[in-house]
Amino acid sequence: MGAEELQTEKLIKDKAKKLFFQKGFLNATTQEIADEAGVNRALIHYYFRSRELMLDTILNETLLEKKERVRSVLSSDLPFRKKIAHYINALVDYGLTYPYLDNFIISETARHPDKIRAFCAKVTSKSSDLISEQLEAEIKKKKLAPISPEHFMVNLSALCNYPLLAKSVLQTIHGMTDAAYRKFLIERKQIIYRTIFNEEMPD
Amino acid sequence: MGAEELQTEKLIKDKAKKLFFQKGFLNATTQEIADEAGVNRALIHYYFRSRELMLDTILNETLLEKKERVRSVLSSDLPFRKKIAHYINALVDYGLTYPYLDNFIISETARHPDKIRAFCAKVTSKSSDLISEQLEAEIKKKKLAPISPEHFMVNLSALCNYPLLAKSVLQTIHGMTDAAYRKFLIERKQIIYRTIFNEEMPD
DNA sequence: TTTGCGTTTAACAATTTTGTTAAACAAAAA
DNA sequence: TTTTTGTTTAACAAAATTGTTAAACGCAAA
Repeated sequence: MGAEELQTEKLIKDKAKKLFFQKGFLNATTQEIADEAGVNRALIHYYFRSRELMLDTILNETLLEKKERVRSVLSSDLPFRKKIAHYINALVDYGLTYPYLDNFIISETARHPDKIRAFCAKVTSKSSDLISEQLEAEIKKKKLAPISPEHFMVNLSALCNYPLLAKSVLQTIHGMTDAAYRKFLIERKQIIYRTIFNEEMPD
Repeated sequence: MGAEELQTEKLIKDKAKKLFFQKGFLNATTQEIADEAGVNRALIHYYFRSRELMLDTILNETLLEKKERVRSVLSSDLPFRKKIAHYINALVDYGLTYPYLDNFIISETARHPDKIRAFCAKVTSKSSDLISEQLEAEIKKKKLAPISPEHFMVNLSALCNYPLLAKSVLQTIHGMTDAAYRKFLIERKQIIYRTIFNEEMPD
Protein backbone atom coordinates (compact mmCIF):
# COMPACT_ATOMS: atom_id res chain seq x y z
CA MET A 1 0.00 0.00 0.00
CA GLY A 2 1.55 3.25 -1.13
CA ALA A 3 1.51 6.52 0.72
CA GLU A 4 -0.98 7.78 -1.85
CA GLU A 5 -3.60 5.35 -0.67
CA LEU A 6 -3.47 6.61 2.87
CA GLN A 7 -3.49 10.15 1.55
CA THR A 8 -6.56 9.87 -0.66
CA GLU A 9 -8.38 7.58 1.69
CA LYS A 10 -7.89 10.13 4.44
CA LEU A 11 -8.74 12.95 2.04
CA ILE A 12 -12.07 11.34 1.21
CA LYS A 13 -12.87 10.70 4.85
CA ASP A 14 -11.97 14.24 5.83
CA LYS A 15 -14.10 15.77 3.10
CA ALA A 16 -16.98 13.48 3.94
CA LYS A 17 -16.71 14.48 7.59
CA LYS A 18 -16.76 18.09 6.51
CA LEU A 19 -19.94 17.65 4.50
CA PHE A 20 -21.78 15.57 7.09
CA PHE A 21 -20.53 16.87 10.43
CA GLN A 22 -19.56 20.46 9.66
CA LYS A 23 -22.00 21.49 6.97
CA GLY A 24 -24.86 19.29 8.09
CA PHE A 25 -25.56 17.80 4.66
CA LEU A 26 -27.14 14.66 5.98
CA ASN A 27 -27.98 13.41 2.49
CA ALA A 28 -24.71 14.19 0.76
CA THR A 29 -24.36 11.86 -2.22
CA THR A 30 -21.24 9.92 -3.13
CA GLN A 31 -20.86 12.32 -6.06
CA GLU A 32 -20.88 15.35 -3.77
CA ILE A 33 -18.28 13.74 -1.54
CA ALA A 34 -16.10 12.90 -4.53
CA ASP A 35 -16.44 16.45 -5.84
CA GLU A 36 -15.53 17.89 -2.45
CA ALA A 37 -12.42 15.72 -2.42
CA GLY A 38 -11.67 16.36 -6.08
CA VAL A 39 -11.53 12.67 -6.98
CA ASN A 40 -13.46 10.21 -9.06
CA ARG A 41 -16.59 8.86 -7.46
CA ALA A 42 -15.53 5.25 -8.00
CA LEU A 43 -12.72 5.78 -5.52
CA ILE A 44 -15.23 5.87 -2.74
CA HIS A 45 -16.30 2.37 -3.62
CA TYR A 46 -12.71 1.30 -4.12
CA TYR A 47 -11.79 2.32 -0.58
CA PHE A 48 -15.03 1.72 1.30
CA ARG A 49 -17.08 -0.71 -0.85
CA SER A 50 -20.31 1.25 -0.33
CA ARG A 51 -21.61 4.59 0.82
CA GLU A 52 -23.00 3.05 3.97
CA LEU A 53 -19.71 1.43 4.97
CA MET A 54 -17.98 4.76 4.50
CA LEU A 55 -20.50 6.44 6.78
CA ASP A 56 -19.92 3.77 9.40
CA THR A 57 -16.19 4.30 9.11
CA ILE A 58 -16.15 8.06 9.51
CA LEU A 59 -18.75 8.00 12.28
CA ASN A 60 -16.75 5.37 14.11
CA GLU A 61 -13.55 7.35 13.89
CA THR A 62 -15.18 10.56 14.96
CA LEU A 63 -17.05 9.06 17.87
CA LEU A 64 -13.97 7.30 19.16
CA GLU A 65 -12.02 10.53 18.98
CA LYS A 66 -14.74 12.45 20.79
CA LYS A 67 -15.21 9.73 23.38
CA GLU A 68 -11.50 9.74 24.14
CA ARG A 69 -11.48 13.48 24.73
CA VAL A 70 -14.52 13.39 26.94
CA ARG A 71 -13.45 10.34 28.89
CA SER A 72 -10.03 11.75 29.64
CA VAL A 73 -11.66 14.82 31.15
CA LEU A 74 -14.33 13.06 33.18
CA SER A 75 -12.01 10.36 34.49
CA SER A 76 -9.28 12.76 35.54
CA ASP A 77 -8.74 13.35 39.25
CA LEU A 78 -9.63 17.02 39.21
CA PRO A 79 -12.02 18.43 41.79
CA PHE A 80 -15.63 18.22 40.65
CA ARG A 81 -16.28 21.77 39.53
CA LYS A 82 -12.97 22.09 37.76
CA LYS A 83 -13.69 18.83 35.99
CA ILE A 84 -17.09 20.03 34.80
CA ALA A 85 -15.55 23.29 33.61
CA HIS A 86 -13.08 21.30 31.53
CA TYR A 87 -15.91 19.16 30.24
CA ILE A 88 -17.91 22.16 29.08
CA ASN A 89 -14.82 23.48 27.36
CA ALA A 90 -14.10 20.20 25.63
CA LEU A 91 -17.68 19.70 24.50
CA VAL A 92 -18.14 23.19 23.11
CA ASP A 93 -14.74 23.21 21.44
CA TYR A 94 -15.32 19.85 19.82
CA GLY A 95 -18.75 21.02 18.77
CA LEU A 96 -17.23 24.03 17.08
CA THR A 97 -15.38 21.73 14.71
CA TYR A 98 -18.24 19.26 14.13
CA PRO A 99 -21.47 21.09 15.05
CA TYR A 100 -23.78 18.66 13.25
CA LEU A 101 -22.33 15.42 14.56
CA ASP A 102 -25.21 14.81 16.96
CA ASN A 103 -27.69 15.64 14.26
CA PHE A 104 -26.16 13.00 12.03
CA ILE A 105 -26.25 10.37 14.75
CA ILE A 106 -29.84 11.16 15.59
CA SER A 107 -31.08 10.79 12.04
CA GLU A 108 -28.92 7.74 11.43
CA THR A 109 -30.19 5.93 14.52
CA ALA A 110 -33.78 6.83 13.70
CA ARG A 111 -33.40 4.92 10.45
CA HIS A 112 -31.32 2.07 11.78
CA PRO A 113 -32.30 1.44 15.39
CA ASP A 114 -30.19 -1.72 15.38
CA LYS A 115 -27.07 0.42 15.12
CA ILE A 116 -27.85 2.47 18.18
CA ARG A 117 -26.28 0.10 20.67
CA ALA A 118 -23.04 0.03 18.74
CA PHE A 119 -22.98 3.80 18.42
CA CYS A 120 -23.77 4.42 22.06
CA ALA A 121 -21.07 2.08 23.21
CA LYS A 122 -18.68 4.38 21.37
CA VAL A 123 -20.09 7.79 22.12
CA THR A 124 -20.27 7.71 25.90
CA SER A 125 -19.14 5.15 28.40
CA LYS A 126 -22.16 6.19 30.45
CA SER A 127 -20.63 9.50 31.41
CA SER A 128 -23.10 9.84 34.26
CA ASP A 129 -21.32 6.94 35.99
CA LEU A 130 -18.00 8.77 35.80
CA ILE A 131 -19.26 11.69 37.87
CA SER A 132 -21.99 10.17 40.02
CA GLU A 133 -19.80 9.77 43.12
CA GLN A 134 -18.45 13.29 43.05
CA LEU A 135 -21.91 14.63 42.28
CA GLU A 136 -23.43 12.86 45.27
CA ALA A 137 -20.64 14.21 47.46
CA GLU A 138 -21.38 17.77 46.32
CA ILE A 139 -25.05 17.29 47.05
CA LYS A 140 -24.34 15.81 50.46
CA LYS A 141 -22.19 18.81 51.25
CA LYS A 142 -25.18 21.01 50.34
CA LYS A 143 -23.11 22.67 47.65
CA LEU A 144 -25.60 21.64 45.00
CA ALA A 145 -29.35 21.09 44.89
CA PRO A 146 -30.26 17.40 44.67
CA ILE A 147 -30.25 16.07 41.10
CA SER A 148 -29.74 12.63 39.58
CA PRO A 149 -26.53 12.02 37.63
CA GLU A 150 -28.63 11.36 34.51
CA HIS A 151 -30.46 14.68 34.67
CA PHE A 152 -27.24 16.46 35.52
CA MET A 153 -25.44 15.06 32.49
CA VAL A 154 -28.39 15.63 30.19
CA ASN A 155 -28.53 19.23 31.37
CA LEU A 156 -24.88 19.63 30.54
CA SER A 157 -25.10 17.96 27.13
CA ALA A 158 -28.18 19.94 26.26
CA LEU A 159 -26.69 23.29 27.20
CA CYS A 160 -23.48 22.55 25.32
CA ASN A 161 -24.75 20.74 22.24
CA TYR A 162 -28.08 22.30 21.36
CA PRO A 163 -26.72 25.73 20.38
CA LEU A 164 -24.33 23.94 18.03
CA LEU A 165 -27.01 21.86 16.40
CA ALA A 166 -29.36 24.76 16.02
CA LYS A 167 -26.67 27.09 14.77
CA SER A 168 -28.32 28.13 11.51
CA VAL A 169 -31.67 28.80 13.15
CA LEU A 170 -30.38 30.64 16.20
CA GLN A 171 -27.95 32.62 14.11
CA THR A 172 -30.73 33.80 11.83
CA ILE A 173 -33.21 34.55 14.60
CA HIS A 174 -30.74 36.72 16.45
CA GLY A 175 -29.22 38.15 13.30
CA MET A 176 -25.64 37.12 13.98
CA THR A 177 -22.73 36.77 11.62
CA ASP A 178 -20.59 33.64 11.76
CA ALA A 179 -18.03 35.46 13.86
CA ALA A 180 -20.68 36.80 16.24
CA TYR A 181 -22.16 33.34 16.66
CA ARG A 182 -18.77 31.90 17.39
CA LYS A 183 -18.27 34.54 20.05
CA PHE A 184 -21.74 33.76 21.42
CA LEU A 185 -20.78 30.09 21.76
CA ILE A 186 -17.56 30.90 23.55
CA GLU A 187 -19.46 33.19 25.92
CA ARG A 188 -21.79 30.33 26.60
CA LYS A 189 -19.07 28.31 28.30
CA GLN A 190 -19.28 30.70 31.23
CA ILE A 191 -23.04 30.96 31.00
CA ILE A 192 -23.43 27.19 31.13
CA TYR A 193 -21.18 26.88 34.15
CA ARG A 194 -23.10 29.65 35.91
CA THR A 195 -26.42 28.07 35.03
CA ILE A 196 -25.35 24.77 36.51
CA PHE A 197 -23.48 25.97 39.57
CA ASN A 198 -24.67 29.52 40.20
CA GLU A 199 -21.17 30.86 40.47
CA GLU A 200 -18.44 32.11 38.18
CA MET A 201 -16.40 29.62 36.20
CA PRO A 202 -12.76 29.14 37.28
CA ASP A 203 -10.16 29.12 34.50
CA MET B 1 -64.17 19.84 -3.78
CA GLY B 2 -65.64 16.91 -1.87
CA ALA B 3 -65.12 16.01 1.75
CA GLU B 4 -62.93 13.14 0.60
CA GLU B 5 -60.34 15.51 -0.74
CA LEU B 6 -59.93 17.24 2.57
CA GLN B 7 -59.84 13.88 4.28
CA THR B 8 -57.13 12.31 2.16
CA GLU B 9 -55.13 15.49 1.87
CA LYS B 10 -55.12 15.74 5.64
CA LEU B 11 -54.43 12.04 5.95
CA ILE B 12 -51.35 12.35 3.79
CA LYS B 13 -50.12 15.38 5.70
CA ASP B 14 -50.68 13.71 9.04
CA LYS B 15 -48.84 10.57 8.04
CA ALA B 16 -46.00 12.60 6.57
CA LYS B 17 -45.74 14.56 9.80
CA LYS B 18 -45.65 11.30 11.68
CA LEU B 19 -42.77 9.95 9.58
CA PHE B 20 -40.73 13.15 9.60
CA PHE B 21 -41.47 14.75 12.97
CA GLN B 22 -42.34 11.77 15.17
CA LYS B 23 -40.20 9.00 13.78
CA GLY B 24 -37.36 11.17 12.57
CA PHE B 25 -37.17 9.65 9.09
CA LEU B 26 -35.62 12.70 7.52
CA ASN B 27 -35.29 11.00 4.14
CA ALA B 28 -38.70 9.39 3.94
CA THR B 29 -39.55 8.82 0.27
CA THR B 30 -42.87 9.67 -1.37
CA GLN B 31 -43.48 5.93 -1.55
CA GLU B 32 -43.01 5.51 2.19
CA ILE B 33 -45.37 8.36 2.86
CA ALA B 34 -47.96 6.91 0.51
CA ASP B 35 -47.61 3.50 2.14
CA GLU B 36 -47.98 5.00 5.61
CA ALA B 37 -51.20 6.69 4.45
CA GLY B 38 -52.36 3.66 2.52
CA VAL B 39 -52.81 5.55 -0.74
CA ASN B 40 -51.30 5.62 -4.19
CA ARG B 41 -48.09 7.55 -4.48
CA ALA B 42 -49.39 9.69 -7.32
CA LEU B 43 -51.84 11.27 -4.89
CA ILE B 44 -48.99 13.08 -3.25
CA HIS B 45 -48.24 14.80 -6.52
CA TYR B 46 -51.92 15.37 -7.18
CA TYR B 47 -52.34 17.27 -3.92
CA PHE B 48 -48.92 18.86 -3.49
CA ARG B 49 -47.30 18.87 -6.96
CA SER B 50 -43.94 17.71 -5.62
CA ARG B 51 -42.30 16.19 -2.61
CA GLU B 52 -40.62 19.45 -1.76
CA LEU B 53 -43.83 21.47 -1.81
CA MET B 54 -45.42 18.93 0.50
CA LEU B 55 -42.55 19.28 2.94
CA ASP B 56 -42.93 23.04 2.85
CA THR B 57 -46.64 22.68 3.53
CA ILE B 58 -46.42 20.39 6.53
CA LEU B 59 -43.50 22.28 8.01
CA ASN B 60 -45.38 25.54 7.62
CA GLU B 61 -48.48 24.19 9.31
CA THR B 62 -46.54 22.66 12.15
CA LEU B 63 -44.39 25.71 12.79
CA LEU B 64 -47.38 28.04 12.79
CA GLU B 65 -49.14 25.79 15.27
CA LYS B 66 -46.11 25.63 17.52
CA LYS B 67 -45.47 29.33 17.24
CA GLU B 68 -49.02 30.12 18.25
CA ARG B 69 -48.77 27.96 21.37
CA VAL B 70 -45.46 29.47 22.38
CA ARG B 71 -46.43 33.04 21.64
CA SER B 72 -49.66 32.82 23.61
CA VAL B 73 -47.68 31.68 26.64
CA LEU B 74 -44.86 34.21 26.41
CA SER B 75 -47.13 37.16 25.63
CA SER B 76 -49.57 36.41 28.44
CA ASP B 77 -49.56 38.74 31.46
CA LEU B 78 -48.50 36.13 33.97
CA PRO B 79 -45.72 36.89 36.43
CA PHE B 80 -42.30 36.00 35.04
CA ARG B 81 -41.60 32.73 36.76
CA LYS B 82 -45.10 31.40 36.24
CA LYS B 83 -44.79 32.31 32.57
CA ILE B 84 -41.53 30.43 32.19
CA ALA B 85 -43.02 27.43 33.97
CA HIS B 86 -45.85 27.43 31.43
CA TYR B 87 -43.34 27.80 28.64
CA ILE B 88 -41.34 24.79 29.77
CA ASN B 89 -44.55 22.81 29.97
CA ALA B 90 -45.68 23.83 26.50
CA LEU B 91 -42.31 23.16 24.91
CA VAL B 92 -41.83 19.74 26.44
CA ASP B 93 -45.42 18.71 25.76
CA TYR B 94 -45.25 19.80 22.16
CA GLY B 95 -41.93 18.05 21.85
CA LEU B 96 -43.48 14.83 23.09
CA THR B 97 -45.74 14.78 20.05
CA TYR B 98 -43.13 15.93 17.50
CA PRO B 99 -39.72 15.15 19.03
CA TYR B 100 -37.80 15.39 15.76
CA LEU B 101 -39.24 18.66 14.48
CA ASP B 102 -36.11 20.65 15.30
CA ASN B 103 -33.97 17.98 13.76
CA PHE B 104 -35.91 18.26 10.53
CA ILE B 105 -35.59 22.03 10.45
CA ILE B 106 -31.89 21.87 11.12
CA SER B 107 -31.15 19.49 8.29
CA GLU B 108 -33.55 21.28 5.94
CA THR B 109 -31.98 24.67 6.56
CA ALA B 110 -28.49 23.25 6.20
CA ARG B 111 -29.38 22.24 2.65
CA HIS B 112 -31.44 25.28 1.75
CA PRO B 113 -30.05 28.28 3.61
CA ASP B 114 -32.31 30.56 1.58
CA LYS B 115 -35.30 29.08 3.35
CA ILE B 116 -34.02 29.85 6.83
CA ARG B 117 -35.39 33.37 6.99
CA ALA B 118 -38.88 32.20 6.05
CA PHE B 119 -38.74 29.39 8.59
CA CYS B 120 -37.44 31.56 11.38
CA ALA B 121 -40.12 34.16 10.81
CA LYS B 122 -42.57 31.38 11.58
CA VAL B 123 -40.88 29.51 14.35
CA THR B 124 -40.20 32.27 16.83
CA SER B 125 -41.15 35.89 16.84
CA LYS B 126 -37.83 36.53 18.56
CA SER B 127 -39.06 35.03 21.81
CA SER B 128 -36.21 36.71 23.64
CA ASP B 129 -37.91 40.06 22.96
CA LEU B 130 -41.12 38.85 24.60
CA ILE B 131 -39.43 38.27 27.93
CA SER B 132 -36.54 40.72 27.96
CA GLU B 133 -38.32 43.37 30.04
CA GLN B 134 -39.48 40.98 32.71
CA LEU B 135 -36.09 39.29 32.70
CA GLU B 136 -34.28 42.59 33.25
CA ALA B 137 -36.67 43.42 36.07
CA GLU B 138 -35.88 40.11 37.78
CA ILE B 139 -32.19 40.75 37.44
CA LYS B 140 -32.52 44.28 38.77
CA LYS B 141 -34.37 42.92 41.79
CA LYS B 142 -31.41 40.57 42.33
CA LYS B 143 -33.72 37.60 42.02
CA LEU B 144 -31.66 36.24 39.15
CA ALA B 145 -27.98 36.33 38.19
CA PRO B 146 -27.32 38.66 35.25
CA ILE B 147 -27.89 36.99 31.87
CA SER B 148 -28.78 38.27 28.42
CA PRO B 149 -32.26 37.46 27.06
CA GLU B 150 -30.61 35.54 24.22
CA HIS B 151 -28.60 33.27 26.48
CA PHE B 152 -31.57 32.85 28.78
CA MET B 153 -33.83 31.70 25.93
CA VAL B 154 -31.18 29.48 24.41
CA ASN B 155 -30.69 27.86 27.82
CA LEU B 156 -34.40 27.18 28.01
CA SER B 157 -34.71 25.86 24.46
CA ALA B 158 -31.66 23.69 24.92
CA LEU B 159 -32.83 22.15 28.18
CA CYS B 160 -36.30 21.48 26.77
CA ASN B 161 -35.54 20.41 23.23
CA TYR B 162 -32.27 18.52 23.33
CA PRO B 163 -33.55 15.54 25.32
CA LEU B 164 -36.33 15.20 22.75
CA LEU B 165 -33.99 15.30 19.78
CA ALA B 166 -31.55 12.90 21.32
CA LYS B 167 -34.24 10.54 22.53
CA SER B 168 -32.98 7.37 20.85
CA VAL B 169 -29.42 7.91 22.00
CA LEU B 170 -30.18 8.93 25.57
CA GLN B 171 -32.75 6.18 25.90
CA THR B 172 -30.23 3.57 24.86
CA ILE B 173 -27.37 4.93 26.95
CA HIS B 174 -29.43 4.91 30.11
CA GLY B 175 -31.29 1.75 29.19
CA MET B 176 -34.79 3.14 29.39
CA THR B 177 -38.01 1.83 27.90
CA ASP B 178 -40.28 4.19 26.02
CA ALA B 179 -42.44 4.62 29.09
CA ALA B 180 -39.44 5.28 31.32
CA TYR B 181 -38.10 7.87 28.92
CA ARG B 182 -41.44 9.60 28.80
CA LYS B 183 -41.44 9.73 32.57
CA PHE B 184 -37.88 11.06 32.48
CA LEU B 185 -39.00 13.88 30.18
CA ILE B 186 -41.92 14.80 32.41
CA GLU B 187 -39.59 14.84 35.42
CA ARG B 188 -37.35 17.16 33.49
CA LYS B 189 -39.93 19.93 33.56
CA GLN B 190 -39.22 20.41 37.24
CA ILE B 191 -35.51 19.84 36.79
CA ILE B 192 -35.32 22.50 34.10
CA TYR B 193 -37.17 25.03 36.20
CA ARG B 194 -34.90 24.32 39.14
CA THR B 195 -31.79 24.56 36.97
CA ILE B 196 -32.86 27.96 35.71
CA PHE B 197 -34.24 29.46 38.91
CA ASN B 198 -32.74 27.42 41.75
CA GLU B 199 -36.12 26.89 43.38
CA GLU B 200 -39.06 24.53 43.10
CA MET B 201 -41.47 24.93 40.22
CA PRO B 202 -44.95 26.24 41.07
CA ASP B 203 -47.89 24.36 39.53
C1' DT C 1 -79.84 7.23 -16.78
C1' DT C 2 -76.10 9.77 -18.20
C1' DT C 3 -73.30 13.56 -17.85
C1' DG C 4 -69.78 15.88 -15.47
C1' DC C 5 -66.36 16.48 -12.04
C1' DG C 6 -63.24 15.53 -8.65
C1' DT C 7 -60.61 11.57 -6.97
C1' DT C 8 -57.76 7.57 -7.41
C1' DT C 9 -55.09 4.31 -9.70
C1' DA C 10 -51.74 1.85 -12.77
C1' DA C 11 -48.41 2.28 -16.12
C1' DC C 12 -44.89 4.88 -18.01
C1' DA C 13 -40.95 8.20 -18.39
C1' DA C 14 -37.15 10.76 -16.63
C1' DT C 15 -33.83 11.58 -13.33
C1' DT C 16 -30.83 10.65 -9.67
C1' DT C 17 -27.99 7.73 -7.22
C1' DT C 18 -25.49 3.78 -6.27
C1' DG C 19 -22.59 0.07 -7.56
C1' DT C 20 -19.45 -2.51 -11.13
C1' DT C 21 -15.86 -3.27 -14.38
C1' DA C 22 -12.32 -2.99 -17.61
C1' DA C 23 -8.77 -0.27 -18.99
C1' DA C 24 -5.29 3.52 -18.31
C1' DC C 25 -1.82 5.01 -15.36
C1' DA C 26 2.16 5.48 -12.13
C1' DA C 27 5.70 3.82 -9.43
C1' DA C 28 8.41 0.30 -7.42
C1' DA C 29 10.42 -4.51 -8.06
C1' DA C 30 12.45 -7.98 -10.89
C1' DT D 1 13.38 -2.68 -19.62
C1' DT D 2 9.64 -5.41 -18.31
C1' DT D 3 6.67 -6.86 -14.76
C1' DT D 4 4.00 -6.31 -11.02
C1' DT D 5 1.17 -4.01 -7.85
C1' DG D 6 -1.71 -0.70 -6.41
C1' DT D 7 -4.30 3.59 -7.80
C1' DT D 8 -7.38 6.22 -10.64
C1' DT D 9 -10.47 6.95 -14.22
C1' DA D 10 -14.33 6.61 -17.66
C1' DA D 11 -18.02 4.04 -19.19
C1' DC D 12 -21.58 1.07 -18.15
C1' DA D 13 -25.36 -1.27 -15.49
C1' DA D 14 -28.73 -1.51 -11.98
C1' DA D 15 -31.61 0.27 -8.65
C1' DA D 16 -34.22 3.69 -6.44
C1' DT D 17 -36.85 7.83 -6.64
C1' DT D 18 -39.43 11.38 -8.50
C1' DG D 19 -42.65 13.16 -11.68
C1' DT D 20 -46.40 12.55 -15.57
C1' DT D 21 -50.42 10.93 -17.86
C1' DA D 22 -54.33 8.60 -19.41
C1' DA D 23 -57.80 5.85 -17.95
C1' DA D 24 -60.92 3.96 -14.30
C1' DC D 25 -63.83 4.96 -10.56
C1' DG D 26 -67.49 6.96 -7.62
C1' DC D 27 -70.80 10.13 -6.82
C1' DA D 28 -73.73 14.07 -7.31
C1' DA D 29 -76.42 16.99 -10.52
C1' DA D 30 -78.98 17.38 -14.74
